[in-house]
Amino acid sequence: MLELPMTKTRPKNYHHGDLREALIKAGRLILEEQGIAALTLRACARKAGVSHAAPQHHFATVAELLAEIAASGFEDFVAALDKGSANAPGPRERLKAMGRSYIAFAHANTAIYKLMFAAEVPLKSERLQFSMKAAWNQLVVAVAAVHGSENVEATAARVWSLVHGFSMLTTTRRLPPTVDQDDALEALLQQLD
Amino acid sequence: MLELPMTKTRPKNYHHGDLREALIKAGRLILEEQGIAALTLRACARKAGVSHAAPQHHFATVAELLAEIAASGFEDFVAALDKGSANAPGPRERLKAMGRSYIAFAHANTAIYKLMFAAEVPLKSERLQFSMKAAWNQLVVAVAAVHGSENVEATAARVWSLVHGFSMLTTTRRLPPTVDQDDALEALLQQLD
DNA sequence: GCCTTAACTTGACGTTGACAAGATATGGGT
DNA sequence: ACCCATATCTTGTCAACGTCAAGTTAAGGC
Repeated sequence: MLELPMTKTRPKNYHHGDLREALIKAGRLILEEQGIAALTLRACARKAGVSHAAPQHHFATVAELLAEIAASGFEDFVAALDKGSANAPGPRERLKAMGRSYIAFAHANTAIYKLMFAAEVPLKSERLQFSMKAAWNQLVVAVAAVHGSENVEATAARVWSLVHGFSMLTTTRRLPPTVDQDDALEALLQQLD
Repeated sequence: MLELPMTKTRPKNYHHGDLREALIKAGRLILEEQGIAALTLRACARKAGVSHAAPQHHFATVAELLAEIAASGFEDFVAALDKGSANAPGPRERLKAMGRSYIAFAHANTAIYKLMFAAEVPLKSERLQFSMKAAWNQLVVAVAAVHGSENVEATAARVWSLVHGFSMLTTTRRLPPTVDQDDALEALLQQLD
């Protein structure tokens, strides 16, 4: 065996340092660069520069990794909705701005958006539960500011259904091409208040 | 080579007869009996009693088979909505009944419902396009009977978004447990007219 | 400075989708 | 009635995947 020159080849980190987070970030990159089909445990491991079985110690199954990636998606999602509705003049405009931001996020980040709502990601992850709860709270607050605090949750569920349904149907191309999506979007946003 | 007795072992159907449809039916069975994870090409082939590569001739890829299964789902779906809203006293009640049937179908047939709207099923299948179009037309007619024929498609898209979003959020357990789903459903159905 | 233990590697197994090459039945043309 | 082109199915193979098991290396408490 030839001895490779001990140049700056980095001290062969047997221990990665923070492989867990690195795998999640690698997963997010793969997701937006190559789509959901390429998002495998082994691909994440490769991208993070570790062996194929290294993730095992941090994620018992692929599904667990997917859940963490989805959670990180929800975190960005909440931030985007916050930012997108920050300087709205009033509660109604704010809710509407959130709706627009929601749909914009779904279209700009299709892959992770679909993952966030995919049936196969398990909901046991603490981080996922926390970030989903944050998203829900964000919505409930905005809805309460418009509709008052009676029946808030039912109203929030209705609003979410409306916007989420539209996002899903459009991103998965389920609406016929004859439908003017901008028209539909406007018609839809009228029903938020 | 020993000659196996030519008993009633069924004339060794080298040719299946209608393998294509058999595979679709097998897929639907597997889907509801074992879930989406078990729905593989090879599993369908096994259930249909053919070799693992037999499907190749009828479906170039798994995705193509999934599309046909989804299409058969849409056919049942349209029938269910038709039946569920058949004897409604008026257009408004009919639209509301369709909404209820939609959500009922989603909950009673979660697996195939999710497949029908899954992003990974390609939309090129003629049968899928046809059955999806049928579902859309069904909705448009019902909406037009309530709202008139101006802006029908935008309104139909809004209605579909609302009901579909709710179905998705509930079947994938995205709504917090604090939400009373029956309340939310009623609040939601009020917005159909 | 040892030594338990967490983190990572290597190697393996069964399953999957897909491809290739061979076997077999079907049916139209004569 | 026969033949043969062709559609259909089988067998065998491949790489890639998720997961498990066993061995190797580094870290940190004592």
